[in-house]
Amino acid sequence: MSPSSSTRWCPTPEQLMILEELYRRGVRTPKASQIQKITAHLSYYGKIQGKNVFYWFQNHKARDRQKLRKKLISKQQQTFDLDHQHAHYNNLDSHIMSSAFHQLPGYNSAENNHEGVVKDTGGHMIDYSWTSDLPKDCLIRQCPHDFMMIMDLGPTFHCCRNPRPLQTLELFPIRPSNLIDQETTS
Amino acid sequence: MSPSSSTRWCPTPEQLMILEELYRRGVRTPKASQIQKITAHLSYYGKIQGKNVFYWFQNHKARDRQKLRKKLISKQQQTFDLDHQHAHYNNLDSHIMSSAFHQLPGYNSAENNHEGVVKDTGGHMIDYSWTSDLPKDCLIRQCPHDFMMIMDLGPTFHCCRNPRPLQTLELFPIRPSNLIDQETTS
DNA sequence: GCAAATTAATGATTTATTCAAG
DNA sequence: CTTGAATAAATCATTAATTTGC
Repeated sequence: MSPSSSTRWCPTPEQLMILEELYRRGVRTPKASQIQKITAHLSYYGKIQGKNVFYWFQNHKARDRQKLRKKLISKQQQTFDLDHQHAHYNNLDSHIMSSAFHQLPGYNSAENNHEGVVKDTGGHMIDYSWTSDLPKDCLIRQCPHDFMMIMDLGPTFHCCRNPRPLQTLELFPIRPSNLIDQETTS
Repeated sequence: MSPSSSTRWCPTPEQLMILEELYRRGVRTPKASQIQKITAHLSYYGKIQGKNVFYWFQNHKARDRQKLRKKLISKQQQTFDLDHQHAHYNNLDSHIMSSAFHQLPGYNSAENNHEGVVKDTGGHMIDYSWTSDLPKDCLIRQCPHDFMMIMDLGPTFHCCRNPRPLQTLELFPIRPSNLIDQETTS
């Protein structure tokens, strides 16, 4: 098969790390311009499209919320169990309740307040200065999909780690060595 | 205000009629290329963007289904009322139940089988020959948003009812000038 | 050890719900 | 009160982990 036969985007470790960092910093529903920037920068590490970034945040946000929901539920369940000595009902099968969980803690974690450079687990430096326009606490409703309208100048791809200077913001040279799997079960 | 200050698309009667006709003919979730065509053609009757078409079908489909749901419910309700003489509960306030209504009749109504030209209420003729590739009964999964990725060459507007020939396809040469951020409140 | 078979993660799409302009 | 627009939830589908039988 041709090398470009993969149907879905497969994020590189670097891309993933950056996305997660952004998320950690509070990015939840980036708007057009932000997605443009993010995409452009991530494209340095591999083939990527705007919609990938868009979907990633959608999914990550949703699944984070879902995780919190479950946690809450199982916590309630625990209490319930303690109260009633019912050891059943543990294996809750997701999407049980739908609303009433919208104001959960754990978002807008704008801790991690380094100045614009963050050290990853491997000790490498990443310039995040280009993320200056993070949503403060954006209550304003913002065009969501419109980025799709105006951007996506084709699958932005500059070949992973090629000598292109990437002058826009200079994301530093990451080494792929230490980038694997720093999220799970930490 | 500038003439282009209206925030949301206001479909002209002609546009609406065409959209409805398409819907009646079975178009439910047009894909990129279809939306391109539709938009191009509707732009003949007024300012319009691809996303407008996209949203219109989304909403129309959803609300049609909703209507059917209500109808069903009220029908059931009627039965219920007949059985129990409860005359309340009539003014169902939407979104009451969420699932279990997914296989309702009333879609894919490919009746209305005129040949390619339809007369509107005012007696005008509309050429629908360009809609040849309607989804037969498309079971194939089709990229939904990707149209956003590739199209929307700016608010397609050719001014209502101008002498432009409107030949069926040929989307004109894209100029990069159309790709610059024409969203924000200009 | 290693592939076929299962399962878990997660990218991508669709549907439902909500917001707000007119 | 209708409906365009936007967001969130649910669902589908493919890739990666993993288990399992040989």
